[in-house]
Amino acid sequence: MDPAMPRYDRARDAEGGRVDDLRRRGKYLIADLDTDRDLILHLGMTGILRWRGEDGWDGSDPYVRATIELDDGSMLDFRDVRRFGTFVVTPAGEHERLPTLAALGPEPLSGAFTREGFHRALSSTRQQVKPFLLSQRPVAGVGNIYADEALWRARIRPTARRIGRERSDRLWHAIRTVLAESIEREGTTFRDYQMVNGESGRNADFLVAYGQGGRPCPRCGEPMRKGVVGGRGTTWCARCQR
DNA sequence: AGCTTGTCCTGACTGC
DNA sequence: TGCAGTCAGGACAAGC
Repeated sequence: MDPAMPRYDRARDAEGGRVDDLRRRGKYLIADLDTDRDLILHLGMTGILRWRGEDGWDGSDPYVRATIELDDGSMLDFRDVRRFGTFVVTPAGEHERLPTLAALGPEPLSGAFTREGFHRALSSTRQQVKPFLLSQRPVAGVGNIYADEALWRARIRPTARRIGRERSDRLWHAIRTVLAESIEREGTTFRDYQMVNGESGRNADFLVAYGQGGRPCPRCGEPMRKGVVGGRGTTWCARCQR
């Protein structure tokens, strides 16, 4: 760790710890350390984990914020250009008490994400549907790209505040489809995202909403509209998303 | 209490 | 060509 980077200071508390178990919850990576601590990592927008393998990456890069040594002696670098990523270290087993993780919705591709529960969540707020999705409360892991894609697929306007059961079920299904397809294609590389081996995800070529402002809607031909919803760039079809 | 707006951060892009 | 200004957004803080 570079001590001159206060944003990542907490990672110091993980030094010397060995990873016993590693899992994912929403956009968070959670490692159980043998030093009776949990290490929670969020990649933020531009964060990636990059392995020093045989593909030319050697970790010499001004944006490497932390490095993890693996059992076989190889190195895993955390590269984060815009410093939106975060490290948090808690006592063992207490990561669930972090406010964000405690309020995190169910895993979208698990049985815990039900149509009923999702509809109940959507009915519990008068927020616009897109910012509500981005809050991670109704379901975990949906960011700006997949929110636009799922709302397009479900034919729901991002600014809608009241979602009936039929539309809620459509959105439930759209979220699962959009995420499953992107995972199948190993993620969306718009600019920064890379896998540990430096390769790009292949989902960007399949986006129909995010970043497609001005292009014809693949469903109805209307030019896709670009605007701001909840302070975030948003693209949708004003004709077939109601 | 619930919702909305502002902030962080830095490279890429736009326009003069 | 150079440079200022703007944009991108995940999560959280602050404000209404």
